[in-house]
Amino acid sequence: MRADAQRNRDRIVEVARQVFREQGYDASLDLIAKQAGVGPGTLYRHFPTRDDLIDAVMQAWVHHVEETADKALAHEGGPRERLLNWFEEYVRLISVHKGGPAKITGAMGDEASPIRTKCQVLQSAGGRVLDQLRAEDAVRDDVTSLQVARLVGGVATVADASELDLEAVRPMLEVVADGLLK
Amino acid sequence: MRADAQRNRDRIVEVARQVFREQGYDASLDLIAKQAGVGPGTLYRHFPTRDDLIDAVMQAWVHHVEETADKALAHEGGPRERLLNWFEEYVRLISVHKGGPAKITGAMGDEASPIRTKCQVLQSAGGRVLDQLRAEDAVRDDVTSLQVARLVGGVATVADASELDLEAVRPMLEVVADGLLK
DNA sequence: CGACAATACGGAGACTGTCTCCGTTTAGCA
DNA sequence: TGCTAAACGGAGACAGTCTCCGTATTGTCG
Repeated sequence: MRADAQRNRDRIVEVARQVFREQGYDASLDLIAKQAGVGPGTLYRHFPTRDDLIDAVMQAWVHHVEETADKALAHEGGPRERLLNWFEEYVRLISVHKGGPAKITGAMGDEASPIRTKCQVLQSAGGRVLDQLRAEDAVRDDVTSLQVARLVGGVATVADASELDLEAVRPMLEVVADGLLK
Repeated sequence: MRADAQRNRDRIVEVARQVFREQGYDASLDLIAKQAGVGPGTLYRHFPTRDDLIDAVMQAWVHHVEETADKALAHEGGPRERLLNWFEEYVRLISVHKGGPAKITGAMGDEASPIRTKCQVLQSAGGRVLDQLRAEDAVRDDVTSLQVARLVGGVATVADASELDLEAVRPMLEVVADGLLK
């Protein structure tokens, strides 16, 4: 890629991250282009769809997911507490941008989605936590990590749409956790 | 209301119901107006926001909700089966239109939403089923009917977005049910 | 019945966001 | 330094939302 192209691409992603944070994932793309000092054509050449741009914005966030899963695995306490802790972190992770939970959870399991790699990272991070609990024979084994991601993602989606805080979300996560534990 | 106004209003609702069913809740309102043979101004005078129109479209559906809850109460089988049966019916009820689960579940508990009455009907229908199970001391009592509506609505929202069929939804509903039962 | 408010209609058009096309510019290489 | 492939960017087509206001219709009252 030519140096100027790289420069523009980086600036677009940077601006997009900020605008998405302020206005949610349905912010105007032309506005992002303008703020980045490029024409709409340039933005759309780099990112043909909104999801492609979102995917780029999420790039940095992947490491954060891995780290959070590591912490959840090392978390002290019983299985229920560890599972709940991960669920809360999961909700937090996918709720950084308004509309994020719906976007991410909707793309979960969709092989054709532009953000599929991000979903896979999330899903496998959750899978690791789940595997740990399974090794202790603490959770039922007829449920896949995809299903768990969808369940918790569903809670996060509702919380995002209804603007609930984590405190209001906790009891719902408890129900899911208790339904999952043996 | 003037007779011609009533006539137009009825026609708009009828057309909207059909278009929403075919295209989902984000169909073009101007198109609905055109198909109903009225100008956009007329549509927007009757229904200032999209949600107001959706609310009108849902009017007939209210009785169906009540009926379904009655059936669920009379359903034979143990608590788990009855609860699951209601959950499945609930998902079916709010999934008649694409985008419906998100719309309805997002408005749940929002006193200012134009579709609040519909949400209340749903919530109280679910409350009746829950109360029956509570009377049998079958479900935990630290969870409100609003929280249950959000949990199941969250599952429905994800299923709608990912185009999952009821068969794929069932295991997730089982987790929620098991987390709820004592 | 006929006229006159009051009520309702409808469509032109302003506005916003998406996305493309293509003439112009620029980077990087030879 | 000159050339070419790559990249730019903005005008503008298109679609959806929503409003304004001149026009038409309704229903009532003398």
